[in-house]
Formats: sequence, C-alpha cells, structure tokens
Amino acid sequence: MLTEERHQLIRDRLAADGKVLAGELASRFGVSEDTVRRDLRELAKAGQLRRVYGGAVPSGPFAAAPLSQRSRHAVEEKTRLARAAVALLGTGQSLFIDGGTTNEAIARAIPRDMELTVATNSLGVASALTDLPLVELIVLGGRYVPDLGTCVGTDTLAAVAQLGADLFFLGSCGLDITRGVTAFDSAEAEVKRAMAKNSAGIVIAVTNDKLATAAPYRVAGADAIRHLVVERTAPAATLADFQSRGVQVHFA
Amino acid sequence: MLTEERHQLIRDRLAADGKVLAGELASRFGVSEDTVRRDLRELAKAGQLRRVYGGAVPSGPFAAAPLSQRSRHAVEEKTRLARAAVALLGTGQSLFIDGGTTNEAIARAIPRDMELTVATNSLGVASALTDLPLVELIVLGGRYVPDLGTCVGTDTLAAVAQLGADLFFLGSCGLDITRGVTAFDSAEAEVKRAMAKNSAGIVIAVTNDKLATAAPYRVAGADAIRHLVVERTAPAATLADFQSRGVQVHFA
DNA sequence: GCATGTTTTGCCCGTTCATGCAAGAAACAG
DNA sequence: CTGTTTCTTGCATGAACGGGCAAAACATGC
Repeated sequence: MLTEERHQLIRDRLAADGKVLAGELASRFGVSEDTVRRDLRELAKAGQLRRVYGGAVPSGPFAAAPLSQRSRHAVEEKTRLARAAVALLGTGQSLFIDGGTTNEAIARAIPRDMELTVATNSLGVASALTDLPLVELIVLGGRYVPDLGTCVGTDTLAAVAQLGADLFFLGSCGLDITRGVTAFDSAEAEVKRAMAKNSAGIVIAVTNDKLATAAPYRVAGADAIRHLVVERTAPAATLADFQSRGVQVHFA
Repeated sequence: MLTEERHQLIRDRLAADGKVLAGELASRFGVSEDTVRRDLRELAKAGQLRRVYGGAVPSGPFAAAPLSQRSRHAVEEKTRLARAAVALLGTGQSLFIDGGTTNEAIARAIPRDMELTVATNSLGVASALTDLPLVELIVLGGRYVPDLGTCVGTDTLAAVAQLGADLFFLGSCGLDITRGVTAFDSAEAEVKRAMAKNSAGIVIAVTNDKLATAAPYRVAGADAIRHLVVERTAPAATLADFQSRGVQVHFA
C-alpha cells in the first residue's frame, strides 16, 4: 500500500462521506493509527482537509456556514482580541463596524450596559448587536456578498455617505507597513474607504496571521490607523514599524 | 461520532427547524446531555447560535423570545404554512419579504436549488437566506427596530423605491376583511406600503390567531391581496369574505 | 553484491482532549 | 414559596495526539 494511494483513498472517502475516522482508516488500510494520523496531518497541511479530533472533515466548500468554523484556538484568540478592542470604547460613541469574524467577535464582546450607535454592513455583526438593548443599530443595506458576509455596492456607499462615526472597526484585511490596509475585493475596499473617510479614527484588530500580509486592493495607509489590537505573541519588529507611524498598539 | 460532526448536525437542524432541544439532541446522537450542552456552549461562543434554557435557537433576531414562548405547535404550524407559501414561487422571480416569524419560516423553507432575487428589511429573513447559493440577496438597510426585527426609516424607504418585485411576502400584521392589512407601528406600515406599491402581487401567510384582528396603521385593502395562505383549521366564513374580494386562498 | 542514505512505518511516552459523572447553582413551573 | 428541571463547574478516565526513536523497506552509488 503506497502512501500516495492511501492519500487518494482518504480524499475519496472524505468527498463521499463528509468525514473520516482515524481508527476506521487504520483498520481499513491495515496500517497503524500513527500512520493514518501522519497522512491526515500531511493532507491538512496541504489544505486538502481539515483535521479534527478523531479524524478529519472536508475543508473549504463543505463549510457552508457563513461564519465558517475556525479552530478552537482561533475562536478564543479572537475573543481575547475582541475584549481588548472593546476596552477602547466609550459610552455614547458612534461606530462603523464592517465584516469579518474578528469584528463579529468584537460585536459580541460589547457589554449589555454600553450605550452606542453602530452602523454596520455585516449581517453577522448586526445579528450580534440585536441583543443589546442600549445599542442604536443602523444596518447598511446593499447587495449581499456571501463570501464576505457583508453588503456592498452603491446602496451601501450611499448609506455610509450620510453617516459619521467616532471610530471605525476595520476588519478581515491584509495589513502591511508599506502597503497599509488592503482588501481582497474591489467593492469591499470601496465600502471600507467610505467608512474610513467618514470616521474620526480607525481601529484594527488582527490575529498574527494577518500581520505582514497584503491583498490586491488598497484601503488606507498604515498611518491612517489610530489603534491596532494584536495578540501578545505578535512580532515586535512589525509592531515597532507601526508605532513609528503613530499607531497606538494594544495587546489582547 | 466526531465532535465536529455533531456541531454540523446541530447547525443544520437549527437552520431547518429554527430550534434544537438539548435532550432530544442527546438521544439522537447517543451521547450524554452534558456533551450536548458543551457543544451548544461552544457554538454559542462562536456566535453560531444562541443558547436558551432547554436548547438553542438561531443567533440574531430569532432569539428574542424564550423557547417556552415559541410553542411547539406554533413552530410546526408556521413551518407548514411556509411550505405552502413557497409552493407559490417560481424560479427566477424577484421578491420583497418583510419581517415576522412566519416570513422567517418561509425564508428557511426555500429550497436550495431555487433561483431568486430577494430584497428584505428583516435581519432574520436575511440570515436565513445567506445559506442559499442561488438567491441574490439585497438587504434593505435603515434604523433597526429590535421589537420588529426589521429595518425601517427613510433609508429603507429610499432603498425600496429603487426596486420592484413580482411578489411581496407581507408578514406579522393584523388582517381584517373591512380594514384590510394593518400594522402595529407607523414606520413599519410605511415600509410595507412602499413594498406593496412596488410589487406585482401580495402574499400573506397567517396563523389563525392573526385572522380577524386589526392594528392601528393601515397598509393595504383586503382586495390588494393576491394570495392568502392559512391553516386548514381557519374559519371558512372569514376565508369566503376574502375570496369574494378576489383573494386566492391556499391551505397549508 | 555491498554499503550508504533516505523514506516509511510502528512503537513508546508524556500530553492534550472529549466525555460522563457528581455536586452545587440557577432557572423554570406550579 | 417549593419542587423539579436544566445548567455550570470540577474532576476522573480513557481515547487521541505529537514527538522522538529505531527497525524495516526502499533507493542510490560503488
């Protein structure tokens, strides 16, 4: 039984059943579970499946949920980031919040007794805020983009143009000291630019994997950021670059 | 049974039924209730559902009422109504859908392979539609009203004015043969009127308790309704009144 | 054929993770 | 207010995990 042969069978079985179990594969292939675990580890590294305790599940296309599941560590890390980001808020402020899982975590981290006015084009953020009695919520409508979980387009831009905010929580982007804040989608970037233009300060909370990466569309320069919320393990050199541009860095 | 697998099944069931019960899931999965509770807690932490006493409901505006209040009969009845309402749809049509639990049930009942363009001011309806790959979703933004679960105001009206639809699913209102369709809120009624004006036909699906009741604000006359979807147990006399005004009555 | 280096595999061990159970707290129903 | 159900927390147990190691299988060069 060749290694490559096993890999192909695992892929097939995953596509057919939607999951595989390490123990089951071991007995089916006649190899030890350690070998199967190694196979799964390699396939996961290549992005062909997602490793979970006890086996593996498909990655990507099968993850139909808009708030696609991330690893447990990522969830907790984002929650920590969110708490630190919320600490920047003052009662009575008005905010723009756009899309991304980190921004959704921030929305969930807002305490119930905080009075705010929030405008968002993210359905996830909006849903999280509907529970909060003291938050005045303004939904920025438009054409909904499933991949982003947000609304974009001319309608969205028109709605943003009529509003102003103290802070703008800018999410799910690439962040690079020279290229600044960048987005993966043209229409998305346009909305972000409009929000940035109409707010007094920009807040960005990112996990380490987003630091020092860049996407095609430019949103704002690094010096436009007022607050940057990062993990404690973020590389100090990168942070120093941002700080030299006047960015205030906060640790989760 | 993989933990991840249970999580996916819980998400699916929640999307299909609008609720899950801890005990029921435990026996279905063959695990202890503690494990199910842990699953629900994790999913709630990730923002994928909202935990309530006895089980969980979808996150966002669905969750306003505790589980006890959403009686089993009402959920099942609304699901039946929803199926009958969806039968009125044709591929490629464009729709307005406004708020209300019945309209949310209708949104959830739309099959995955149906191609539609849907504009809605209800966050609950929008959330339900984000899963559907062939639905072009337009979110009608504006000031969010927690009690209604919908957006209203001038922004909403402006967005509606730019659109047209084949059918308008008008929800959560009073219905009376002489006073017609009525709403509880002034701004809400205004949005409903705008949607009615820009659509070719109005569809109303109601449970029996909404028949022959009226609210302060008038939306449309009884003869403006094209399709009325009701329970099998709806009083025949009332239905005959509507039919004499040219309303097509459909039973769930 | 023989020696050598590489890859694969199985085993061991300390660690992490999922699960069920028990006890106390909280929420609901009557 | 009282009893019951459900929930959370802590804990113990067994399964799954990753890393290290050595043997086996394989490839390569002489």
